[in-house]
Amino acid sequence: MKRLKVSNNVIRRLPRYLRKLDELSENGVNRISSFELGQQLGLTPSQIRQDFSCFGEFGQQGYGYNVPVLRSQIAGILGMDRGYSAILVGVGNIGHALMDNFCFSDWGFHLAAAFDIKPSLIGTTFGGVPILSMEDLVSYIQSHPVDVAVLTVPKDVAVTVTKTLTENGVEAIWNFTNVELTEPNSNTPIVENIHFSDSLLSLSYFISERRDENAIKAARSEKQG
Amino acid sequence: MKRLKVSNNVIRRLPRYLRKLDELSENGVNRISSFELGQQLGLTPSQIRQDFSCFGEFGQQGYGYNVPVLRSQIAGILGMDRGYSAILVGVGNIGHALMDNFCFSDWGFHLAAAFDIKPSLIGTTFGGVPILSMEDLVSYIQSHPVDVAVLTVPKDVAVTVTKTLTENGVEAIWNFTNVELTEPNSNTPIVENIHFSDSLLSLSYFISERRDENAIKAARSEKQG
DNA sequence: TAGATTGTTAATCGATTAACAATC
DNA sequence: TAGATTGTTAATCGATTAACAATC
Repeated sequence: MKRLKVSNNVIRRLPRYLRKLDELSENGVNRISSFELGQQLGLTPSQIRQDFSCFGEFGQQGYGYNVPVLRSQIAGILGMDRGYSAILVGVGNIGHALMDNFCFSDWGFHLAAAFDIKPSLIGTTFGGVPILSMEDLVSYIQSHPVDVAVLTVPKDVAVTVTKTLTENGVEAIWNFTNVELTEPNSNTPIVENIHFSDSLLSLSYFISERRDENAIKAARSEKQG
Repeated sequence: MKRLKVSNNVIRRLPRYLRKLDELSENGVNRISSFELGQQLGLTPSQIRQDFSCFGEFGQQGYGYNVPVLRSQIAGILGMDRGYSAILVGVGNIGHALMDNFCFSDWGFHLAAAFDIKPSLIGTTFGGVPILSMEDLVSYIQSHPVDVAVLTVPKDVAVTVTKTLTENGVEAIWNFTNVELTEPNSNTPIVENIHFSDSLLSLSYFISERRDENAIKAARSEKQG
């Protein structure tokens, strides 16, 4: 598989392709052209073919793409078949919701354990995942393979916990705290953020933009009428 | 305020600026240059000045930017002072977590009510927000101002519920379901997605990329040594 | 005043789109 | 075979960066 500086934009589109291909599979669609795929995703056929060409040749002239084949290729590119294992740190509301509801295995991950300080949680199990004491975090990491830590701790301990994780060899962090973790320090982990507030504020912007546009239009037509 | 086709990239950076400015304020920093801000955010000073210039002139030559002033300008651009009201539909794990934990008012929103079908939930309150029956959803929307619906329902009803919301005048949807809602239909609402799986898969990609690079390096140095 | 830093115009870089030969 | 559609090269478009006059 080629791996030559693929742009962030391309990478962010890959999960969307995967999702669409799964949907097509469910609907019994076995074959699709870049044109049709573009229609359904709001992208140009050119862009889709360019995106795929970063990684190889998955189609066939005159035919298009075989849906299951393309799906499995993209899954492979995303690393879904690598069996990464994860731990979750901080079993608050969001942590709990993820443990109960989010199907890590659907995306190739194994959520092996969770950690919290609350005594009443320690020793219990959510969604089949055991909750251990934060005191055992370091020893756990050192004795088990941990590729990703899901960070769902309170804001004020986010940086400290990240430091502990990183220093003990955790390479990647899925960050649900509203804290910017990627300070350009020494051995920076890979950080992927879920910033709820950033998302909501973008939405707020788009609503405001649309309202302002409408207000302008209304004012204009009032003048005319 | 200017509003001339601001690119998506710029809009997505605004919440980050806001977050950083809040942090600076907390640390008692009252003044900052685009150079210093760039350092702290990993952006070029040029880009920061370009971004701001989409909306007006917020700085002062030879001085830089006044932190509280810039903060309030960006808050205004994002629409944080517009008092948008929201409802939440689907009080499952994620819905519950948002109601309990996510401070809507911090971002200028008012979460007024939540809706679910589960009888044991109806009539109760989470985080001060009353839970009403789904049967009352339409009448509620028609008799109250609802700018945004937070969509935290199960996957299979996401499209139906969205249709109901849109048809009754809800303009914007904050979508937590793993479903692509923006089909190029008629009166499309504004949709902002939180796709957990997309995010995790991107992370998966980045880990895989790094591992592959390291493997290549290792193989290379083995050959040499 | 001199130094600093803005806002903005111009230059560069990268990403998207268009075009087309290759080929199933 | 003829039609369809790929993978890829070239053209276009947009976003980022650099440069600099304006000015606090």
